[in-house]
Amino acid sequence: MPELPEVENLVCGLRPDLEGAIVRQVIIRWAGALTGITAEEFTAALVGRRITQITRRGKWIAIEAPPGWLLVHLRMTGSLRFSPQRDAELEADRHVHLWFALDRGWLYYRDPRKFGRLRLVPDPGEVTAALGAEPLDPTFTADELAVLLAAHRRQIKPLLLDQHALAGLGNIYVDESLWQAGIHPLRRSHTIGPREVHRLHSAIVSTLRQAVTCGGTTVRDYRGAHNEPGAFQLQLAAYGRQGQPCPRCGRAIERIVVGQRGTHVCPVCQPLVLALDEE
DNA sequence: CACAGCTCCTGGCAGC
DNA sequence: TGCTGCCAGGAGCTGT
Repeated sequence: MPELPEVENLVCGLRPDLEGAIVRQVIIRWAGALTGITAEEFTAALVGRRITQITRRGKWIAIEAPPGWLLVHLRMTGSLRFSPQRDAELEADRHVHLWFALDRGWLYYRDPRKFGRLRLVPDPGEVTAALGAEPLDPTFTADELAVLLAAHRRQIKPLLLDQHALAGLGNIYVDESLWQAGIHPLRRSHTIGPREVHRLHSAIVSTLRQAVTCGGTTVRDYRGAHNEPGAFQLQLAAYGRQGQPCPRCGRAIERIVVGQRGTHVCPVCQPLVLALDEE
């Protein structure tokens, strides 16, 4: 699943390939990947445009091609792959739904589960304005997290997954961050004390930074811009490790369901009882 | 406001 | 071996 670290790696990997490139042709095989625009309009709008920059906001990939922006959300299994040459194998792949012929290569969009979406907008703020804080932005402090948690009475895990609250975390990094901070995913956000908030803030930031450094997490589908897998899956402590020993205490990691999401928790390190000094 | 439930999809897997 | 049927899961949406 592409979450913040995977999207960050993808964007950094694509940047030298895409910035300055001119779109020569757009081939659309499945228009269902497009939001709010027909295949014909999409193609007509993009052909001839020059890509001036590619950035990330939350899990969104934002590609500026004046006078507008191409926004891509990979959801579960989407991927973008750049190739300097035409790739006949990718073009024969039934999961490759569209691609761009650029003046200097080819950019392929692949998505086996067809959850991902592409849209064309005059201003990316139209989509990204509603997103919460960027966890790796210096302005995201423990104090800001404290304000966020105090403003809600929700279970902490669904709150951290809510892109309007915080942008970029998905199932993997929420489970890892809560494990690292020693906080149970069912805890109500407003009951989480100051020391725990600091631990959670550090956990989110360090987990994401480390995952970015590792090239992301490849559990199943994720690949970078040049088809390279990530390596953070080797460092997962909780996610997907049900039945295996907690790296901190040795107790078996359990799998529960929180907010209809598979959730991985250490029953010892992430107790549901509230700490005495924080309540 | 919080949250359950539904939708979109199909590969992968369990069960037979 | 091959079939059926279930499930995961990000986000937008509706209903309570």
